[in-house]
Amino acid sequence: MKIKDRYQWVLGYFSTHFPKAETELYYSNPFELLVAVILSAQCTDKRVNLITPPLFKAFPDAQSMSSADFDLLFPFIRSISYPNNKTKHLIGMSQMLLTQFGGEVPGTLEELQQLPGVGRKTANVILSVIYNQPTMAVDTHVYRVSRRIGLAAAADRTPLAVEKKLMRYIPKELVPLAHHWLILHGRYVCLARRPQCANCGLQQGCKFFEVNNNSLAKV
DNA sequence: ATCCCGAGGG
DNA sequence: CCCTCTGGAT
Repeated sequence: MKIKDRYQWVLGYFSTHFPKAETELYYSNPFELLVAVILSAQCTDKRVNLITPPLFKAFPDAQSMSSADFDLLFPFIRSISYPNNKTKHLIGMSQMLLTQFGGEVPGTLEELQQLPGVGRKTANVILSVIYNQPTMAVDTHVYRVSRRIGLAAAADRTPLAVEKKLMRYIPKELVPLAHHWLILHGRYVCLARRPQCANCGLQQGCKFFEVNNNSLAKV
């Protein structure tokens, strides 16, 4: 199957399996989403959603979070991965929002990546969800799933390489949906350790299924 | 033992 | 390129 046809087939499959594709992170404004995405590094959305409601109640905006004492903010972050780094990043990020960006979440990749704790992936999520731009944030799910089902090649060894490949072949208007489709498929079907191939309609041409056909067919 | 919507530093 | 940060679920 040609690469273009493969994309069309996969996107068509996703569109019928994930009708409502949106972020599962809890947030109610751009600042809260930025905080939530920073916290989501190497951590499940479900556990981020456990700590953000009390966090947002105690520190509702950049103003209050920028002046937060580390030891006062840390307990809210403590139960997820990298609490020290993330506490530091949230305070520094809030301070830079006030000093550099007028207290608003900026809307370009370059500006967002200047913020402490914000890399390319987090910046792309903000651009997509808040600013409605067709960006593809490549997280662990997008990276793994794209390579397994042949949207990216084995030679695409970095998240950036996968991002470029996806952006080349996915129609602009479908990019935001495709982003969430890949995440949902990775989270609930194409799991890293124990992919649910029996419940997947994308076995044909899947590199992972090809290699692990025997052991996984019985699951 | 491995993974989770990674980022920063060397 | 590498390494470190780091808690909870599976």
